[in-house]
Amino acid sequence: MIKQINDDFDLDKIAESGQCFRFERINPGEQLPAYRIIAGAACLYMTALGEGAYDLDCTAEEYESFWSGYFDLQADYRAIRARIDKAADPFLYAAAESEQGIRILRQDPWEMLITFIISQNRNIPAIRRSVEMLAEACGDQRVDRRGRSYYAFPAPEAVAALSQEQLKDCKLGYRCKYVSAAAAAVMEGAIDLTALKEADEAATLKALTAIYGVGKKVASCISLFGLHHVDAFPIDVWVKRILAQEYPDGYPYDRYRPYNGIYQQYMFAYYRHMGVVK
DNA sequence: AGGCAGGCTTTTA
DNA sequence: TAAAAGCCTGCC
Repeated sequence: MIKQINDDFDLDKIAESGQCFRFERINPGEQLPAYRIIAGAACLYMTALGEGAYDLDCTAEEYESFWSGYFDLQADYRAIRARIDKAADPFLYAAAESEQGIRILRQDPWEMLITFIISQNRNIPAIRRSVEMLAEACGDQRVDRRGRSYYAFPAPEAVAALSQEQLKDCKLGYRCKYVSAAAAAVMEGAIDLTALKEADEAATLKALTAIYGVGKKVASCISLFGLHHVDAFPIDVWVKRILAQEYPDGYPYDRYRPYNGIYQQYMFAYYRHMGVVK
């Protein structure tokens, strides 16, 4: 089906933003991007046709019930960018202009929990490999609309059932025990991720950091990317540099509520693209 | 209480 | 060899 998207939307920027790790560009080098996107148990081929038009190989029902929400298409990112005052905050303004097209996907909280535990102390290619290996190890094998097989992101029970040896084979290193503990916590009901969607940020971070292997940074990523708390503000090594170099007198969180997480994504991507040193 | 050093698997540049 | 969207433990 063909869909027209008139708000900010850039597949390449979303794929490289570091919030999703199962986007595969199937036409590298070409001007208009085409992607194979795996999310949860679903797989979508999405091709840019230009002028904001996209071809999605799903049914209208699948689009309405899942993909439209997944891409957060009911939100107005242009309006969110327009809140930035160029004179008051030239850095954030430049970042948002340059990185316009990023959106905060509505991904599954369980998938984000495991994915961001895996992400700690690793670069993006390594994260992608491990997520893929974990899906292969215990996710359901399926066939997409082009006849290619893929693996759904596994359920908590499937991950909890893996031995440390099997997790080690996914190259999870010292994170193996964290992944097991998180799967057990979800399976046993020690944590209710769905309920956290409605919780306030302090309670959310408290509940998430109670999971073995989840610190403040990973909890913030789960909150932002998995619970769609778009005010959550993950502080990693890059954001630390941004705050130190661009906002030595403090960052104006209050001014940017309730979208701090969206602005964080613009700044994060901008700094990475700038290749800032030190 | 809150801060800091050291260690941890593996990959990437 | 250092760094990578860090966290845990032990110590002060």
